[in-house]
Amino acid sequence: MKKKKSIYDVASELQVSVTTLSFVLNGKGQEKRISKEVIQKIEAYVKEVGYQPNHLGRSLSTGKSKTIGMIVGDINNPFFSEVASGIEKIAVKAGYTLIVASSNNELNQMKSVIKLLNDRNVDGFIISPIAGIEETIADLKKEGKPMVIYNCFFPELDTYNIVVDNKRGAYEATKHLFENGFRNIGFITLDLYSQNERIEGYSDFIESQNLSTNILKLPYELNYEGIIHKITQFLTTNDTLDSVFFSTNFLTLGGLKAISKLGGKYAKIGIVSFDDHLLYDVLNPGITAIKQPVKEISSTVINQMLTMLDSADKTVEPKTVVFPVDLIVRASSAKR
Amino acid sequence: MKKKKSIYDVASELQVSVTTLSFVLNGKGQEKRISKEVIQKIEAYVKEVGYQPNHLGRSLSTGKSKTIGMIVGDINNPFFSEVASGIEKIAVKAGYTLIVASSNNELNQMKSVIKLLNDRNVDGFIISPIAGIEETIADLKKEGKPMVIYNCFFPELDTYNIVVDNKRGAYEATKHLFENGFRNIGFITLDLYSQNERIEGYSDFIESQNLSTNILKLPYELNYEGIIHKITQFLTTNDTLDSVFFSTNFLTLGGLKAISKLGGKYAKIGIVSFDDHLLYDVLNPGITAIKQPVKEISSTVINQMLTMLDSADKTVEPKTVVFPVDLIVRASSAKR
DNA sequence: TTGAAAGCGCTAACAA
DNA sequence: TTGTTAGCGCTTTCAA
Repeated sequence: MKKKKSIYDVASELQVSVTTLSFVLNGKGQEKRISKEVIQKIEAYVKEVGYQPNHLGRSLSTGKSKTIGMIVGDINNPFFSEVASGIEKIAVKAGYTLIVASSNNELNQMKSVIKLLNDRNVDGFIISPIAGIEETIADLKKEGKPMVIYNCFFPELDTYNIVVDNKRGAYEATKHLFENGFRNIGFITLDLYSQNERIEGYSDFIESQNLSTNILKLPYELNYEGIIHKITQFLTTNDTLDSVFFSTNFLTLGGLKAISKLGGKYAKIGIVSFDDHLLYDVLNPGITAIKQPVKEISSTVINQMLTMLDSADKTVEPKTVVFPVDLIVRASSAKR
Repeated sequence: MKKKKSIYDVASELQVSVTTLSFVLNGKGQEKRISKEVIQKIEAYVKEVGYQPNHLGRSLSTGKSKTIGMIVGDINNPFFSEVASGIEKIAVKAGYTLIVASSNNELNQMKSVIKLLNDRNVDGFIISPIAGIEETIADLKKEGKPMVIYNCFFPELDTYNIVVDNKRGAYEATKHLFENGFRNIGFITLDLYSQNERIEGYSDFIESQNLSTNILKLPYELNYEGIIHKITQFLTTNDTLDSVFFSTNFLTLGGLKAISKLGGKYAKIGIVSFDDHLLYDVLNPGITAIKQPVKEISSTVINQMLTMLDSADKTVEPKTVVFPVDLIVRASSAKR
């Protein structure tokens, strides 16, 4: 393992001082009025020997790690993986490295993951929060590091939030089912903070029509088989339901499986899903879905983060950006 | 932003030397015969004030960053996201942070991402390679950092590889179609190094039966619409095909869409997909698939990496671990 | 059993 | 315009 050159090695080989070299390396050649020849000589040599400054040394010295920490609920969830990959691309272009860590929707894991990232001296945090993490986030905020919250947020915390209009989305989805003649609309969701607004949206519409709500709230840690089991139970004990609104992608998959296993009259149940999926279009019938603008979310999140990182004054005005969602109508919610 | 304590601050507050403190912090108290009382005093105080040693300082000093760099083809591909999340969990438990970077199957991006990770002083690399990256990998190997290759590998490079039996999987899938009466079996794949073994497996079986191969090799950068378009074209120009074997998940999705749009006799085409998917079970008919043992792959990869990281002698015997794959039979490949 | 101090690689204030 | 040097926070050798 050949030892890497340090800035001292290169400086002495070049017969310049480390300062000069450091300045040039950081593009401050002009600013510091280093002579053109020296700059050129340095750049040529650096390129030739492929010298690359050590990040750790630089970070230790500057106090900036050029790293952004991102917390997702679960990287296997297409929503999170798409947002993460969009963010990564832009972050890398801006010279930052993204560290993605999963909370698995567990409070303790989320806390430890935040600690991990903080110990790693990330320059900023991008967080999808869960219930109970308020205090940790408030503490983090006090430390003054840039922070962007996405997916859902705590109104009582003065953070910069980027979310979609979950409430309206859920409201519209429910309304859509209603307008297509469904009257006994069930809602299947997860016991997660991020789902609260969707529950509200659903309930609001149902109540506005003086219908009665019918909500199944599943523990988030349930696996696929568990979900299928619970949904099957729910459907059979509530066998007057004419339609179901699933509040996440994963639940929809489980629900579809449950419904297809039940068969019979259950096959006629109307379906809407929160979060679109490529396959929804392939299924027969196609699944009506609420689509989140993933690209916009990810680019807004990372651009805001980069802005915060740039601004000397890290105290950005707290703000909540709300993106609208789209209802993609397919056959699963068609009039019966 | 309250300034973080350094080891010096803590040492002076505790009235001990930094050496003593450092030893205790690194669990070398016993070994260095620090008195029990001092150890306890230190541990209690450290816990009380929540002091956490700065990673950067430590890394700079030890030369180990406790970071593992992982390169995936595309984090949105469920195969990669599942492997990555499995690896992350174990890595974190072992005190490592995982940085996942996407190559997007592009040579240049892969090179720059390897450079990025190397500049970041990752302690080890976990790489899903693509064609053309051989030399970069060979160079990296010379630097002596632990490295595990997964998904596919270069036989000519003496690396530690963890893959599935792509060739046999493809062979069995093709054979399965044949045994169910299909004779005109097409193969749709991507122009990617990782697909070569699958192509071989398919071709081997077809040729063993004196049938003729029919392969569509799509550019990997094609998007969903492009895939649908190309597959539609392929199916209509080869309209005697009675079945198709898709070599990745994403291609299958596109293929299903294409077939459902074509309708008519095309709806009867037999289908097998490489890589299983939750929804394959929900679709009607269910899609027969080759399932990779993702959990085993990820745990083997990370455990091997940790072993390499631990071993003083980094020159681990090159070896190729090959996992078998499972054929999950569903209705899409049933006898017609 | 503990302490002083050098050094990891880099930045930047200060001096020249 | 360039060089000297003191940190950044930690580990670890060597000395006491």
